[in-house]
Amino acid sequence: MVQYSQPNLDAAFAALSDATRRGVLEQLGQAEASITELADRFQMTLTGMKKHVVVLEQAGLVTTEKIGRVRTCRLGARRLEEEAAWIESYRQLWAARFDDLDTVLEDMKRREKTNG
Amino acid sequence: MVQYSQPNLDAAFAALSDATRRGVLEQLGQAEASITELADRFQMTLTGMKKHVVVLEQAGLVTTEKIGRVRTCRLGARRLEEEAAWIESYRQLWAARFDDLDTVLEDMKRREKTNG
DNA sequence: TATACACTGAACCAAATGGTTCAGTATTCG
DNA sequence: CGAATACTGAACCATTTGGTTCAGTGTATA
Repeated sequence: MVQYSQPNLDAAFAALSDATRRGVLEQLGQAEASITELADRFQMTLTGMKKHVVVLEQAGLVTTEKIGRVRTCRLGARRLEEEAAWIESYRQLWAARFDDLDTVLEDMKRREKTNG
Repeated sequence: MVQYSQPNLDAAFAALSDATRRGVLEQLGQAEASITELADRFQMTLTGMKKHVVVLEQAGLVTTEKIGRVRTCRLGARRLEEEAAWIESYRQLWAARFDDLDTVLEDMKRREKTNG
């Protein structure tokens, strides 16, 4: 059984629970951006966007670097592996309780192949 | 491109951002339980646990049924499919930005097989 | 050098969160 | 019937959240 880091999961899921922050992550997946650009795109004050970026940064989902007067934001080191794993194992549990055995076994085989 | 329901994602991720609630889900994956049993197991007042259950219920992750004086909680209809999909597509984005092309392609092939 | 620009920090605000206690109501059991 | 059980709702509380404005600081530019 995998052991999950509760504080990490807490911070990551909380960071993902806001549509603006999910939007920022999707944006940064396309291209890096400054706080001003993000604030502009999500129709928010600079200060407001800064707070979201801080939340994402603390969750490890974003890193930032300030050069001159511009702070550039990029995707961070966290790749949501633990979170994906938690959700997948939950889905297994769910399936085991509600699906017929065939479906569960198929699912397990599929996962085995994927993980091997 | 898949379209995500922001309110659903908001509610589900917020529900998952609390360790107690994740614990309740894991518990209910093993066996259904009453509010009293859950409150007991997670060392919390009945009222406190009730609130968590309401949050999970509103996110669609738990359903409850009151028979006599006991309210029984079970896993709900929501199987975190959208949430898993969001995270997976994020992971793709992430990989595309940071990994070498081989890794990305391998990952895409893997996903194709899994989804087929 | 003066001005505009990008960000930052403090203060404030309303609403939500995560918990509690206390006072019920309804149900079961002896 | 009377007592114990299981939950419910209201009220309260401290903290966090998601946003704002306002007053800076530091950097680039005309």
